[in-house]
Amino acid sequence: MNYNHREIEKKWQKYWLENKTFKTDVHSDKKKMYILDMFPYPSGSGLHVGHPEGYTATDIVARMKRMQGYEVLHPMGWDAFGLPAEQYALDTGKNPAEFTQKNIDNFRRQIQELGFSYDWDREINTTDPNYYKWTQWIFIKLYEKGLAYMDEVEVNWCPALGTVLANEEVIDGKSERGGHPVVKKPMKQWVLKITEYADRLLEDLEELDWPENIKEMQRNWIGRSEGAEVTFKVKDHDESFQIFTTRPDTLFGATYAVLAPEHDLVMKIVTEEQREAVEAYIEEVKNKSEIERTDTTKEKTGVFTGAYAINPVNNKEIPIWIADYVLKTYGTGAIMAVPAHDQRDYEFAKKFDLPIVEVVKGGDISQEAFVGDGEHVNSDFINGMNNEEAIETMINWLEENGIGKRKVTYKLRDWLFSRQRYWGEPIPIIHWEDGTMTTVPEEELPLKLPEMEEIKPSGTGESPLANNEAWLTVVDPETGKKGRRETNTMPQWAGSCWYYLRFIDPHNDEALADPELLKKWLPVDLYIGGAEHAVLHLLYARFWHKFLYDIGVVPTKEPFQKLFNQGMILGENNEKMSKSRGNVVNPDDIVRSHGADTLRLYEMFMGPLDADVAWSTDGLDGARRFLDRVWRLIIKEDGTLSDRIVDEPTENLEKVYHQTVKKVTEDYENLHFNTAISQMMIFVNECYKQEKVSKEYIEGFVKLLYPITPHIGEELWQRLGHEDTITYEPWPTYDASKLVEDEVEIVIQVMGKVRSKMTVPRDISKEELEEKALADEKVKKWIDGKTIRKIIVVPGKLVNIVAN
RNA sequence: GCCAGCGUGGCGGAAUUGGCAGACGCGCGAGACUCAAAAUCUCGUAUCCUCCGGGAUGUGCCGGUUCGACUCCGGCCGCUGGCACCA
Repeated sequence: MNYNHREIEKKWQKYWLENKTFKTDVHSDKKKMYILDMFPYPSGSGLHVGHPEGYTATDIVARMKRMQGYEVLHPMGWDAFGLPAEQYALDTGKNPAEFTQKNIDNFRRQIQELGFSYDWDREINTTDPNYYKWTQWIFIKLYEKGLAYMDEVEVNWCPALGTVLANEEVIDGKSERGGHPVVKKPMKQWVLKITEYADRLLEDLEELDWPENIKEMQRNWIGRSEGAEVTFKVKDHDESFQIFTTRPDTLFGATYAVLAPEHDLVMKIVTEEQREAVEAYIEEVKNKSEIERTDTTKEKTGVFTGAYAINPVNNKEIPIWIADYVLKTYGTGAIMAVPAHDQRDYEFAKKFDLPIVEVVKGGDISQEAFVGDGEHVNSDFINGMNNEEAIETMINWLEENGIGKRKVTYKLRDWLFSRQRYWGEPIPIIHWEDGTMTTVPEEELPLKLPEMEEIKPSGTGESPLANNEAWLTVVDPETGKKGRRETNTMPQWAGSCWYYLRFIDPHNDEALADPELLKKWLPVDLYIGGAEHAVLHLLYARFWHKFLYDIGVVPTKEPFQKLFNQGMILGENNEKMSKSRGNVVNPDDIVRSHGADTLRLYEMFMGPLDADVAWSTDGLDGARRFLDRVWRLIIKEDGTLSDRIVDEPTENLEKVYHQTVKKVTEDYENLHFNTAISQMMIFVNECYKQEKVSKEYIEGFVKLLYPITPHIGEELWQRLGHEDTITYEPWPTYDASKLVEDEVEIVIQVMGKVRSKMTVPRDISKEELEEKALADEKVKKWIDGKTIRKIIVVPGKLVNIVAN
């Protein structure tokens, strides 16, 4: 008889909820273990089969750790602000809160039906005023420390979404969500000074147990580069400009300078003859899309300004051009061009017939720019030096002469933090009629989102909150001064920047969390989620965490000690699952047909956790077949215990049992669930070959299986005669001495090819082993008539005879 | 273009201080049980050759180091992810 998953799963889910089996005692004396999932955005379409992959992985570790005697914190919550709810509200005019609540309820049901061991008393929701009160509080602290400021910036305005997007949310000139066109537009916006933390965000990556590729992505994103800033004077003007270069050693080869078309200086220095051409070019660039501008394959364009700069190292006059390959937003927005040693400058110089002067030997500058290391020439006091020495010497010279200085720049920009949306945390700022602005007093937090009859665009580019006069207007009770509330709200990332802190102390009214508890529970020991959050969420959360560390709120420099990214589950046709492709698998269907345990087991068995693997219905059936096989091994047709299970020891299974305990324990620890499962299959296969299996081994096996398939685990544990949940039973241990065999099989190779095998005592000497190998009949055949040149003996493994 | 990762049977995948390639599962084949089928249990299953003892080949391709290479080194090809005129 196969087991009835519907009955059993429901039974244990009810038991766990009613008994609060997974409630965390944060004050416990046990060793702590904080195991976290990236909390989901509760979308209207519900969970898809990708979600349970990461959730199952953390659940397995959490359940094992509880059995190993740890106090485990394993919570779940909802990242519930977000664009889909906003758009739903705009479409229907309804309050997104209701819609969001419905989605959350559905997500919670689905997650509970999968049997994850969350402490539901710690559930949090970023849209709950009691939660976002503290999101707003953190914003106020950032503002007080000068890390949140307003700036007129060229922003990515998305007319279709009616909002501004961060650079990271724009992909190929289109919005990440929805794929709508995005244009540049100057607007007054809130910005967070993440650049102030660039170096620390970079350096502290070293200490983290994260996948190397994610660290690398963050490093690239931060994009630190060392070089020098050099001042160039403009001829016949009382003006100068700074350039940034990583190759100050090539200053003698600078034959022209280029300003970004948007550079402030351009209109001041342009000559009358060139004015028209320059203005036309600026206009042209403005109308170019982001994609066009950043297309590296296109030909270089640019216009001469008519003005000249003085190269400070040799006082030569060099022409100043403008070109769109120089970006206003990087470095100083101006460069010195060294065509002989920079490919972009080379292309530009070739096109506009500008001089090319070699200053580093080693390439052929009639063919291409030479960017390698070499001896410097035509360079006065750095002639003869190589790159490194020349760079150092030049920077020192620039500093001594007050012309330039050592400088580090970053690709990372400050974080554009405001959104013109209703469905987000209100930014707690009041703009007063006298032009000043203040934060909302802390005791007035949370500044709640007003309930609105109808949510519709303001028409001014402001958020729908601008329509709500009552909420908008503030009067200072003391002075009678009038003010207007900030209508921008925070981006979705805000709530997810610190939720892992709130889980530690979710109901605290006095502080975002009790400092003592933060001290005890930070950092997160294991954090699992999708790789799509490699830069954005993880970088922003690290930034906030470091800020909170600086103001003494959190005790650690980093939030997430160990990070792992689960892979994607693809459709059966090997393509990404999507409604339009019609290859989406709904977990609800699988829970009904095969059971949650089967789904969990299958997803863990598909392959390594970080791999992208295609869904397979046959594979799913196979997972269920294994669970049925386990069930039948232990339970008879009539529901009682199998006669196979005996109280006395069964020595035949001793070795494989201890091997299984060892391998499964180690594999769980390393998140190698697929190989742990295959080891358990081997154990079950062995049990089927035996007439008797000791109860001790079966109970140990049930404990090993339980973290992956907890419902069947609990049920079998109960049927084995236990009253309490298996959750806090001690984890099985293995005896290493049971793993070593007295006899080992040795491979005998002749010329590196396996020709024979033999079984010998484990501690046999090298000499004896060699002798035995040479005496082997099959080996004799292969070495007959040949001269033995050499014999390699690896004790316990092999003998290789070299003969010809 | 740059950076990172990957490439193993019909399929998902195992195997790393260099030491039996293909564990485990799927699929497929055979047998047992059955009136029969399903389910279940057992066995087989990289490719080619074979006198059925065995032999040869094989981890993307080419070359190298080594007694011995999926593993290390050099060069190439392909795929995936990230970044991209970043000075």
